[in-house]
Amino acid sequence: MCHAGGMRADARKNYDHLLEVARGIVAEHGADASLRDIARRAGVGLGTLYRHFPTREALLEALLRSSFGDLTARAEHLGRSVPPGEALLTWVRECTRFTTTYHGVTQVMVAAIEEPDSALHASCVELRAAGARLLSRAQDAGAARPGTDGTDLFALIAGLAWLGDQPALAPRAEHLFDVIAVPALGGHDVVGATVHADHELPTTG
Amino acid sequence: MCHAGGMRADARKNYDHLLEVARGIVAEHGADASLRDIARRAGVGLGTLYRHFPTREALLEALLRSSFGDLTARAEHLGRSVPPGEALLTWVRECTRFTTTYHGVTQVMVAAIEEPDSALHASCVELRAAGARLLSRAQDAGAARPGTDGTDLFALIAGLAWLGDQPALAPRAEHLFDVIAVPALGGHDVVGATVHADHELPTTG
DNA sequence: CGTGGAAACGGAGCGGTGCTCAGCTTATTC
DNA sequence: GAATAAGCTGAGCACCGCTCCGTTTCCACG
Repeated sequence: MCHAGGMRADARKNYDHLLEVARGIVAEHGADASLRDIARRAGVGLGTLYRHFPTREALLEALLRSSFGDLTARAEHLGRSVPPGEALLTWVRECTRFTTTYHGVTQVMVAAIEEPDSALHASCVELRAAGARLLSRAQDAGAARPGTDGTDLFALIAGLAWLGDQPALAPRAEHLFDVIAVPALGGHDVVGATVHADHELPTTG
Repeated sequence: MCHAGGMRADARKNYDHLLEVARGIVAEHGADASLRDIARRAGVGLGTLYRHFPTREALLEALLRSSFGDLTARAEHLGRSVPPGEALLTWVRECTRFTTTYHGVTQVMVAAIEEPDSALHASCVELRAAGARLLSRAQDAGAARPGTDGTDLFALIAGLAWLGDQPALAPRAEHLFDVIAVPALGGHDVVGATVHADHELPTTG
């Protein structure tokens, strides 16, 4: 990135501090937190914030970069170590859970994914691709419905994440996952049995 | 309503005109359109707008009231004239389609449904109840999955509506409906066949 | 008809937002 | 130590939601 190498010492210090402060404020107030507030609490002029993060999305990208990397790495790990259907469902669940960290981040993500100029574009595309790999692997194994692609999966995750962001629905997030995501993704028979063996034991035993 | 009877002639005129102008601007700019803009274009002081609609939600409620009434009436009509599973799916589809009229209205609705003081609360609760009736009828007929209630249905509709509100995903709205809503609502085996001819339950061979 | 008074109106004003830019300060380099 | 490029600041602009009070307008009653 442009902020890696040739940066004046004081600038780098401000950059890091700004990011640290932003992390807290965005976690508390959501993705549309006041940028003035962030600059103020960081003890820095507003112009300084804009110098380092020319747009709000650039700031969010810096905040989310590592988490997004973690999620794509997690997808690859699950894809290697867990049965396809379970890997897919687990990953989707983890993605939706993650978004609860920063309110309103889902909206920004879906806006960014088909806006190549967005600072978040690359990360979101990468995330979608990681999901698509898990999905197609699960489809090949008969553990996920055919006829869906990475964008569908991305939309599903975004929708669930958005629901979890609504105060009125957040308590039901887990239940909504079971009601919406599991049937949408589930293979022909493995719907309930794949991930949650503890929910209810059918009369097979 | 308070705006039905004893209203001065000029006030009523302003009220109606404001509503008409608001309808256009909200349709164009979404639920968080500038209230100043609405007042300005209506040729009316900002205070006048606030007099008639003390909060943004009050304005939206006035805008949406008749449509909400139409949707609940539609639910009852479908419930009487169409097989349970088809009635449910058709109604859900119509609900999600409707929200495309005003961008961002979904967010306001889910915020209002558990906020009794909101001007939109009553309408949303009524809508949820109408959906719940369709749902439980479909469940009784075996044309919808058990284990879901009116709030789940409301969340499903809201999620789909929100997805349809995102420019990047709007083109896929129909497909996402098939991928998400149909499996989530569908009966045990009739997933694909639910929409058009499900009332026969062909799996009993 | 007036006309008094209640109802409605208007819009300046307050505190907030995102974002820009001209002028100033400071780190770095020679 | 000076030159210079990089970085910093915050006033300023246009907008937002919302309030509040002086002014205008309607309308019912006399």
